[in-house]
Amino acid sequence: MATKTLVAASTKPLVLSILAHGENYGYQIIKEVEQISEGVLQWTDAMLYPVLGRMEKEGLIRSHWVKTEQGRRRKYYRITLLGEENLAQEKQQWLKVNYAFVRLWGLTDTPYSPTKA
Amino acid sequence: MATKTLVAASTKPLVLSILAHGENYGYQIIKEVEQISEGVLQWTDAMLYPVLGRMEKEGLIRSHWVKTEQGRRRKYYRITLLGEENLAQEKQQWLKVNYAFVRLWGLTDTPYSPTKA
DNA sequence: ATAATATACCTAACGCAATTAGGTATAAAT
DNA sequence: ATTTATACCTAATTGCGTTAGGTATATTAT
Repeated sequence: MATKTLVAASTKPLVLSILAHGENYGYQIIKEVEQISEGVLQWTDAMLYPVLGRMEKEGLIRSHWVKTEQGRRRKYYRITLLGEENLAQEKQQWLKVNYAFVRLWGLTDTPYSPTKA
Repeated sequence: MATKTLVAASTKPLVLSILAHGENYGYQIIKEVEQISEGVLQWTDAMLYPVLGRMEKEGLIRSHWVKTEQGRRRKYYRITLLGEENLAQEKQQWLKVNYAFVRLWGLTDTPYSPTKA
């Protein structure tokens, strides 16, 4: 299981990234995330639904209700233009922070060495 | 500038990673982070000092005061064995979440495609 | 000389978001 | 007939960054 803060940092960009591949609904998004993270991220619905609500309020995603043939109701979300812009920004930030770690962990050809005082 | 949540997620592992390269003190750690993140992460001292205090309380780092020749006092921190273990865990988690993004963003040879309902 | 900036540490109140712990409702499986 | 899976929602608690202060010394600029 990932730390609380890592969960918090990855939630929004993960949702946006998944919805960038096509519309989807909350319950399914949770499963996609568990699968794609290989079990590291196990979201609860109580965590995700408020997130989706906030993101819709921010205009990053839009929702519409769908009634399936089995009689279930699903709230499908799709990414908006604003959401795509937001994703691009979050992606850049993540990659830069990741690059910092990569250098700190010696996984690059330009590794980190402490500044001399 | 990075988002609040991304800052929160990266703070502890960054501190541990830097101290894994040798002991250091708060004010300098802030500068190391700014440099290594290429300006993306601009920590404030009011953010870092409580973090260092908590991490020491958790036993991840140890501190000792040093008086420099210039007459300044510095609180140097070094990583503990527990801190090294913690870093190894955080590192694994980060890499797994990062790999999820890498796949979602198509930066791999085993990319993500949504589950068919 | 004096003012401003850099160094170096600390604390307190506020806001935001995950966690925990509930709840409702229907369909499928045991 | 009961349990599990599907599918959504809300409220109280907790943790942590942010904002806004504070103290003290050394260096640089005016």
